[in-house]
Amino acid sequence: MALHLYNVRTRRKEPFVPLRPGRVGLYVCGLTVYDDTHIGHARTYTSFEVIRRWLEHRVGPVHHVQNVTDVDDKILARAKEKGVSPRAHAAEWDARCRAEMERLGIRVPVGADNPHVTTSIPDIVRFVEGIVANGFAYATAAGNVYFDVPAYDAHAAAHLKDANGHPCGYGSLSNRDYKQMAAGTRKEVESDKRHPADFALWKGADADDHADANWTSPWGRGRPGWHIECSLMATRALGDTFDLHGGGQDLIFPHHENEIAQSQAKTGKAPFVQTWLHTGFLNVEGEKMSKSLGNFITLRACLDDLEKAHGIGRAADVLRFYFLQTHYRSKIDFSRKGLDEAAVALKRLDETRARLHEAAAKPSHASTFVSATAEFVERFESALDDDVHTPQAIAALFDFQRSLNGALDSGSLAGPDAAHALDTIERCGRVLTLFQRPVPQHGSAAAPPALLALAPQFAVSTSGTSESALMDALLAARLAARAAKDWKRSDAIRDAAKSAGYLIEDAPTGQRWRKA
RNA sequence: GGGGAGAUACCAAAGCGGCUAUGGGCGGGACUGCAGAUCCCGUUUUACGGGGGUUCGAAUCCCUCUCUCCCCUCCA
Repeated sequence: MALHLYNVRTRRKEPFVPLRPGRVGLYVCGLTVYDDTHIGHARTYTSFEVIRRWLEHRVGPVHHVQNVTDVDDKILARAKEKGVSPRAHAAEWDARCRAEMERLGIRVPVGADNPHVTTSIPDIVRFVEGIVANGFAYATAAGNVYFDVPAYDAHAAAHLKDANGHPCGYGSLSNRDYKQMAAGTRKEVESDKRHPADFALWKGADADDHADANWTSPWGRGRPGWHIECSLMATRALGDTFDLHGGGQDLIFPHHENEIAQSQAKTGKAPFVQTWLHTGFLNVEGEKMSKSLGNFITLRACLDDLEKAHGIGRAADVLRFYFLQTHYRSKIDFSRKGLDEAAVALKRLDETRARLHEAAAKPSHASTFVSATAEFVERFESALDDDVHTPQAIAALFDFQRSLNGALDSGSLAGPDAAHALDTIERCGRVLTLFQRPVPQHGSAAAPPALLALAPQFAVSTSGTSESALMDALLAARLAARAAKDWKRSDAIRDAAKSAGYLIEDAPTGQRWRKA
């Protein structure tokens, strides 16, 4: 099966065909940087991390562009409270949010592929000028520039359709009619808009606005509206029409709807984006996260918490794996219990990797494991081809794991077959952001003092001071004790090793050890 | 009021007309001197929110009712 993606624009699953063969253009809406990034953001960007990886594997190089909104009402308000400049405030949180995302193991684009509003002002002004020149926006006496929704919609309904005849007018993404919406909730008290559905492309500055967040323009001093930056940045980097645009579900309206309108009003081309991808929401205790409800969980706090419970090296892996057990379009009801369960499952996966690594070093017997491995790969790939179905891919991984463990138990999987199986699950797992760290190697690391102390304690001689030298010696001593049915000494060695952080297990194929 | 998503066993979560999903928990068995790991079985003879219907056959399609969440204001 070829790769299929659910296209929100057409509301159906479609085969993914890039505009330029073998290359993909992907724009993902980035963060507004004014405060801590939270686990909802983490879910969204984890989803796109995997989507990008699968596209790289299946299609080719992905040009991933992700903006940073560093001018915005909330940034201005927060900076004012703290008495700092808006740009300084934004720069601080930009760096902090990026650091947290990287801690999560998410690749955030850099440089030109991570455009900021503050460094794109001249291009944004020209973009707005273009929309005005095309007759789809108007300036007001207050120095605001608004997008003219009725004018654009009339034009779009008549002229803008995609290659399949699918309409691309205002409301075509979010499936709503601005004429009906206008009659509803929104009552602009002191707006100089012509129509309630019109939205700001450029906001004229107030007298008390910080000079740091104002720029000169043909309409006087001011700053860009919220949506315009993405239109400019996406088309500037990826062209007037490109493959994929993504973000959280909450951005469908108004942000993405307006982004489409602006872009198509400027370029005259439709569709602006072939395929729209939206990630499901992350709720906590059944409800959307919000500070007023007190269920707001920052990424920092979540990772800190996981580090305490599962170790520094594991926290980010656990969180990403937890997210990926649910399909990217489904909602997640976040729970600590779910996180701990994910940690257990992940540990088993790592344990199987370690066992395969050991088995690979042993002489091989004739086995049929190559075909079992190929079957797994096929199942894994068709899962991800089906709209990046990570839960199905993970189920395939666990089924494969069970058969691997069975074969390892019986000793029938060893040598090149084991190496091949290990290589396969690691290659597949990496698409899911798993197994970013190598299998814990048995041996080379220096033994900690607690372990070194065991050699004299049990009167064994060692061939060195590495972990493996110590453990080999202890295992040999224990084997001798067991042969003599000296269970007391055998258990004492096992218990002492455990206290030092090393678990000894008696498997059907002999003793094995691993770090706790 | 308008738009959308959903309700699956103890919990999480796939499946979207016939084929044991999967993970966690709990219980049992095999292996073992013990422990752990692993594998097997059970928890699931109606697991599919309630009630109708279509069909040889429905968790899956249709109708209807109940409930939940999201968007329509800033939001990933």
